[in-house]
Amino acid sequence: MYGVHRGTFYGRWTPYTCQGNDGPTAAVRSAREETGDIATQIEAAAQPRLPLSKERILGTAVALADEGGIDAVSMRKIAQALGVVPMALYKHVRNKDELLDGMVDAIVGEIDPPAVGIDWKTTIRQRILSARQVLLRHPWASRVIEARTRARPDPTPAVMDYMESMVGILRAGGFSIDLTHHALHAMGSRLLGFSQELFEDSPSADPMPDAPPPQEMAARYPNITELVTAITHEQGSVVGPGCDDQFEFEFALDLLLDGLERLRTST
Amino acid sequence: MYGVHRGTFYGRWTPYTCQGNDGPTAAVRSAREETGDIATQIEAAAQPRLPLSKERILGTAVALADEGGIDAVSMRKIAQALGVVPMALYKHVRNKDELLDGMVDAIVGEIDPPAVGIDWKTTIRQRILSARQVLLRHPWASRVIEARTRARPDPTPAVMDYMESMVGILRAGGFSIDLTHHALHAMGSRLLGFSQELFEDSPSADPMPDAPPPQEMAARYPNITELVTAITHEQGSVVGPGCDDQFEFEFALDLLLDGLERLRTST
DNA sequence: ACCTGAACACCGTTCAAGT
DNA sequence: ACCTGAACACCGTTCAAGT
Repeated sequence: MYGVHRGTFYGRWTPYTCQGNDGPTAAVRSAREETGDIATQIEAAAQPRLPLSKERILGTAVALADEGGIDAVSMRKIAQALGVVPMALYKHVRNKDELLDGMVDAIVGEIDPPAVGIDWKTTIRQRILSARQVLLRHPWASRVIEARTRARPDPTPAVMDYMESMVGILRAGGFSIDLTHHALHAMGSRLLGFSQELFEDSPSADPMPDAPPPQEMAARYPNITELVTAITHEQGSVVGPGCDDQFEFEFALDLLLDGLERLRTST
Repeated sequence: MYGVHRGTFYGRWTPYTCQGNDGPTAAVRSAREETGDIATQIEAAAQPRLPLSKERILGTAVALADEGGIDAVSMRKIAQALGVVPMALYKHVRNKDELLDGMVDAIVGEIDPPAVGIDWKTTIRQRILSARQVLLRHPWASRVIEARTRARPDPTPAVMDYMESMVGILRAGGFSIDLTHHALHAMGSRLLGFSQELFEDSPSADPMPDAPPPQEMAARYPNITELVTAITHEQGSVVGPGCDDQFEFEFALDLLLDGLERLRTST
């Protein structure tokens, strides 16, 4: 089960994990201000009164990623934003992998705690949708989580807490151990609020200069063209917004939850 | 719908896409031999009789990724394996992004074509399981597909062919356009054979040196511990193989397919 | 006209020199 | 003992020099 049964899930426990669930952490908030504009950066460089800490480093890293994507996060750039020499970071973070781990944990810590006294399905549903909102605020995070997962099997501490809570909800809701196990696998990455779409739905500004003409597309891809045409017309505008991602996410989520509920009551 | 309704899906059409479905492509096979051992590499460097081509470059890149992961793929290393100066690659590939696109298309081209004359569910099921086998042979591919998806919305040509075929199967199976649309979203990345597991199940050789003692784990994560214990005992050995990934994948896939079948017949 | 070596602007991390 | 600048081994890509 997720590789945790071989003792490989004993993640290192680090203090920065214990953070509230009231939105962005203090470290992230202060770092946003720090990297918010160039004047502040220069000031920070001139007067590094605050002592460096793992929390400040992680906050700056998250802010950089939120603003410029994960490629904007490098040891050198974090150091620059903090007005510090790159090597200074290595006193608080072993290497870049540990930095990414810390960033993931800070994000996962933002997910709302589970509701209490409600049926399992509503509780799980709300929590997953909360996780989705958090990851929509930090679009880089799901890719970091996924890359980290492949590199090292032991989940980070905050992810462990999250999973523990999810398993508890299912067990309390009457799921057998086996069905709980299968349920976790079935929901997969949706547990953390992201479903990997094969194609991005973002509004691409560039209209694809070397695109084949529509007739050729319709001939080559008749079924896709039909689908695209129907959805475009349904929304009443040719350049309207794309799919309702929220609806599609909930559609798939409910398909799974309803199926699990059926299996739960059938045994 | 996957962003394709805004005309952004007119992927560039390149000749290397048109490949059979009989396993690894010729380019990949020959490149495997080329990079197979050092002697061959040196020989290739000494006698570059074969002219450089996009196919040879892609084949070498795929072989390098299969052997050493995606980090082993760099313009410089590909050139070295081909006995060529790095800049020579840029005559056949615009940049590294285009190279990755080509690698993805070569892999997707390996997926079995759909069976004919069978019900929609079996056909879709078989095809997705075939895609899964392909991606298990090339563990780097799903991550590249996902990263590419976020960077640019238009799918690569081979992916477009695959999607067109999938949509056709659903439509022929009696799905309405709307339900076809939702079905594609619901299956998400499973369509291409990978479900993003939150935790990797690979046998990690290192036993986590700084792991907390089991009692502490059991106290902190009682539900997870119960799950892990049950699954370990179920398999009868403490260090036995992990979860049955194939089973879990099919469990989730069937949950979705059964749910879709119910929706299909209910309208 | 073509090919390619050097160079540019990065990166994470090591290591020894300076305080 | 601590901090840090230079250096190392990479990377993708530009560009001008050489043929």
